[in-house]
Amino acid sequence: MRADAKKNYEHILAVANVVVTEHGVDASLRDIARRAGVGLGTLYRHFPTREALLEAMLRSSFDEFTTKARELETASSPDDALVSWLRDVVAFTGNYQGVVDVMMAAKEDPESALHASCMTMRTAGTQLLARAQAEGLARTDMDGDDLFSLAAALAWLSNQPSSAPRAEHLFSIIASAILTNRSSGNFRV
Amino acid sequence: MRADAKKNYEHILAVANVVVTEHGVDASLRDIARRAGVGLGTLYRHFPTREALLEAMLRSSFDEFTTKARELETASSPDDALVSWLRDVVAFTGNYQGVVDVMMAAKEDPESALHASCMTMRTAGTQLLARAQAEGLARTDMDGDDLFSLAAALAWLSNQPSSAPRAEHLFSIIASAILTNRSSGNFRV
DNA sequence: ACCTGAACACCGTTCAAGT
DNA sequence: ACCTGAACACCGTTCAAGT
Repeated sequence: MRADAKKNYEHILAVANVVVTEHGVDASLRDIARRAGVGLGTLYRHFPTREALLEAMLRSSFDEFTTKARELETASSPDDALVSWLRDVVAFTGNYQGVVDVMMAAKEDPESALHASCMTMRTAGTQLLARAQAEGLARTDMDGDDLFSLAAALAWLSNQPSSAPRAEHLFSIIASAILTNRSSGNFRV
Repeated sequence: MRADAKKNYEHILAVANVVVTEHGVDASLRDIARRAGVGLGTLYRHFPTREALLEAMLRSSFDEFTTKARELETASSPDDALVSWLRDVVAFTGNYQGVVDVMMAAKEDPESALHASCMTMRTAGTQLLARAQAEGLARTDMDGDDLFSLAAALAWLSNQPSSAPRAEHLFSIIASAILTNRSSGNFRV
């Protein structure tokens, strides 16, 4: 990649992060190009679809969640590992308005630029869930896809102004449904 | 209302129902007017906002849910009443793509044409919840707003192609979190 | 009273023309 | 190789002009 192209690429990404954080996942691409001081065609050249842009924006964070899951697998008890990982994922995803809708769609669409990220997240979550299930700490009638769905629902809720204030509480309600060990009450980490 | 105006009003509503069912809540208003054979200004005259149109479309169904809740209060056990009402509400809302996002926003906005509908739904749900709580059948650390949020999350999930196939199961997971009586397992009605 | 559609300011997406 | 911006087909919303 030519030096000027690379500079454009990086700058678009930085601006996109700001604009998407402000206006959510449906932010105007024209606006992003404008604020990046770049032609609209340049944005499209580097990121042929909106999802390609989001993917470039979010990939590193998703990777961190994968390594975090591996760490938790040896550092924490199975139930704490699962719940604390879930809490972090939900909190992060809840930061970008509407990203969870895009992820849910991308999960079903192998052509989506975000599909791979969905799969790695699902894999990481599935492993934490399986470990908790093996020790009798999580209900066995759910799989990694169910976990993904519940996490997405919680992220969606924490995106809604009307439920955001109670997001913590709603999280603990759903966490209590996933975990088998009812005696520990709320699950704060 | 003049006879021709009333005819337009009804026809727009009927067409809107079809188009919104097809394309979801963000369907093109221009398209609705076009398919109704009516000028765009006429649609705006009868329904000044998109939410006014949705409200007119959905009001009667919401009213039915309110009377249904009252019936269940005497006809069923508190836990069955709560769960079966919830299931119906979730199933209905899940029929209109994106409507649950609009409802969540409308709940916080007293100016929204859908605000009153949200409130009546919340009231109906709150009463069923309170009755179950009073008999020790539902967890007491949640209120009507939490119930509304969980129902919305379930409707959102049943709207997503990736989770829709498991919607029933996800419903039963969350229902099990709301109910205290763990021994009854899945809650089919 | 009520209806119509042009007008305006925005989109996403593509692509010929430039360097 | 890469960048630009005009062009096209769509929106939502408003409002002067018609009946």
